[in-house]
Amino acid sequence: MTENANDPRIVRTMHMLREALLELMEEQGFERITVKDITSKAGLNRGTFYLHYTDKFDLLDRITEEMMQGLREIAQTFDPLDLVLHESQDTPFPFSVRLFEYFGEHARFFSVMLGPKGDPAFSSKFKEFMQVHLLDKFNEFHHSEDRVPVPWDYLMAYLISAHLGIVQHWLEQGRDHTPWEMALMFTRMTQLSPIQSAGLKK
Amino acid sequence: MTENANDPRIVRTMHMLREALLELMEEQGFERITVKDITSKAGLNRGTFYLHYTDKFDLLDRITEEMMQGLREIAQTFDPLDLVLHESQDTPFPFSVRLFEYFGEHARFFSVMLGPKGDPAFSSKFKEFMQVHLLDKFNEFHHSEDRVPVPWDYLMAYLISAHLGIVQHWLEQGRDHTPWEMALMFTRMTQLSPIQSAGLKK
DNA sequence: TCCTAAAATGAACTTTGTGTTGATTAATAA
DNA sequence: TTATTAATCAACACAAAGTTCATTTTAGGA
Repeated sequence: MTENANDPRIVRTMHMLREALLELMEEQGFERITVKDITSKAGLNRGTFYLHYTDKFDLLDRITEEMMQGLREIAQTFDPLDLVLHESQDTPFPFSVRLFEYFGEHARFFSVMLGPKGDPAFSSKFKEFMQVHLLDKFNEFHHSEDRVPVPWDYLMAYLISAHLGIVQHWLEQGRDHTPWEMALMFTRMTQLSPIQSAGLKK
Repeated sequence: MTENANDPRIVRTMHMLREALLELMEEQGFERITVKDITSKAGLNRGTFYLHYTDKFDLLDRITEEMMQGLREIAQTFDPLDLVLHESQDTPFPFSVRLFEYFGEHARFFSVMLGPKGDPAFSSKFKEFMQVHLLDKFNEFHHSEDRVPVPWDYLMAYLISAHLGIVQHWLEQGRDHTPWEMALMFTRMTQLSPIQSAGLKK
């Protein structure tokens, strides 16, 4: 591969290849895409692809890693203390708002990758991210009392998957709400039971 | 393709191909698998594969369709009235128990397909199944009052994804609880808020 | 402006997997 | 035992993957 110089030719080429891959994934899913497809959509020589990536998996991995890095940087600004401040007020965590803004900025990527044409390994990665950066910070509250209605690990799986589902639905719907509104939904659903969220019970 | 005779040779061959595909998916994911891999793992001639399936997608589709058919048959036994009977008693819906039993019987398939090496299109299919066969039956309760804490469609996405997450976690853990216990978790989590489920609040 | 390093191109080539065909062998069921 | 048909085997054309190398183009410093 290349030593990641800041040669504008390299930057431009890699950018075109990434864009081409994302467009093709939207059209036909990752599976059916060939390197030939990618380079011809990007208007580049097929050989050029191999100057930068070993194969289409490698290309996808690099894009993914970049996105995860962005998420990690946002996660660093997360302060569990926020939860205390916003607990009983009906306002979203500023941190959640920032996350949704990021999803919105990279909607093309996330909506493909988390959708039915995407990569389930990415969903796994994303769930692990939420577990490590967010939920694990609440372990202090969890004193394994044995007399708990639902085992801790199952509650985590439930919450993480539920929140992922919200993000997926938002992206599928073409982001029909603002990041602020979405983050508020997060907060409410965590504090209410599903039946209360539906407005069937106070 | 073949007229689906009950010739034992055909039955055996198709079974071996299906088993080989699942094993390979566990190892390397669907994407990297070739027809050559499948037949050589099954100990069959490559040409034999094409006597029964057009390509690896066809093979996966057939397996999937069979499993979805099984789910649909269970769904037919679902009676919303059960919910009323079991509402305030701390017991699982018999219907949910049956679902978990089915997942357990076909654990290899579901744990691969719903896992990180699986097919995201299958997760979508499964979510749609839950939506159509289960949640849509509660639309009667939903009189779009506008003053609801969370929009109906987002609540559905939340619940479906959350339940899928529970199933995934159960399969990943090697089914460390009985179907009865799992179904009970379902029931409780639907009735309690996440904070209550954690035992942090009554 | 010219010169040099290196990125992109184009063409040729080997390898690997796909999907098909036709002749042969083996298993099944009557 | 025999007729049927599934499975095997070898050969084929084809498409895409990767690799190689000579040539052209581009970027940026002297």
